[in-house]
Amino acid sequence: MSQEGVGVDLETSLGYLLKEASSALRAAMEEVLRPLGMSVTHYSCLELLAQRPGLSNSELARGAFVTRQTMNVLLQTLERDGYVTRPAKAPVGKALPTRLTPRGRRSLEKASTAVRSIEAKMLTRLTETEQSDASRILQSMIHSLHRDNKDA
Amino acid sequence: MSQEGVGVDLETSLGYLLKEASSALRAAMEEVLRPLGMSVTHYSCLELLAQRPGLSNSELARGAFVTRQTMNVLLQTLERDGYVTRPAKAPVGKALPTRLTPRGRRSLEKASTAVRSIEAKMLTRLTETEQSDASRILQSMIHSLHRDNKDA
DNA sequence: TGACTCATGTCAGCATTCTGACATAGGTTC
DNA sequence: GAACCTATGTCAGAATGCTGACATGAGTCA
Repeated sequence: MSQEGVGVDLETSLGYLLKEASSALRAAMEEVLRPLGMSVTHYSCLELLAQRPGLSNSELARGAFVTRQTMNVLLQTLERDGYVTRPAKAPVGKALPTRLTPRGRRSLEKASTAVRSIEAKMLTRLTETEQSDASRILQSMIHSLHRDNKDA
Repeated sequence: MSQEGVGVDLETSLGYLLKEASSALRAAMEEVLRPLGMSVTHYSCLELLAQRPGLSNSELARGAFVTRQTMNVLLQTLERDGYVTRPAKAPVGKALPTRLTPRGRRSLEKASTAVRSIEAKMLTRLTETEQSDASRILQSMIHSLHRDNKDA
């Protein structure tokens, strides 16, 4: 495995570990979503809509961590296939509030169950305390990364 | 911001937080690497080679969390532009050990500095204890996700 | 009112990554 | 040796996501 430890700090780099964990999670999600004919972004969009009905395209994009252009393409497909609906005219501004159709809700059910089992699997060896530690630490990382360092 | 809390557990989902943190890290890395004309995968490849000279294409792919086809395309570009070298003939098997050229090493230096500053920024508000907690917890998650549940 | 700024939806083109496929090198088992 | 399995490098095509660009709607400020 070419594992001669030559001043390697990849194993101890939290950035690398974060990427590795996220990659493993995504791979596991893709594995269970593929049989359902659903991609991770596809699932994320439906899950967001189930928990927050009426989100606009741009809001969904931010929630799924893709650009609004990417989400727009996905929404057009989901709308064409009858998973979501959007009004033809924006009630206010340009934002079009999106909602799940019964079909979309049904489709999400199995996917949601599968994904939750993945998340449970990920946490099997962690105590309650460790899980709340993880939550707090990850939120701190997110906050620090988003913060603009404009203080000279 | 459409934040009416309707049975939402996205904020408390560790899977979602993991994706959010990873996304923020990647965005921050892209931001500092773009001026250097380097993508995240591009940087990852060079960093891996600096720390473990002689890695093959497939090993680099696994280390950078992409497919070996993707890494192959990248390596061909890096080789053409003189950042890495590979022998024309495999010394054993088919694996071609890859190494950084002086130019590749120089190019990596600035990028490595920039990326380490991002990682430091990410950890600013975390204590030593929290950082080692994070390391242990992330490794547990990775282990659990990779483990095949074949035990009936 | 008019100019400015900002967020949004959307179209088009490009970049990146992936899946599928094939041939080859090495090891294992009989 | 032969059959088999696995890992590797590589080519080709498809899928996915991104950047650039434009027009529109709403709020701000003079």
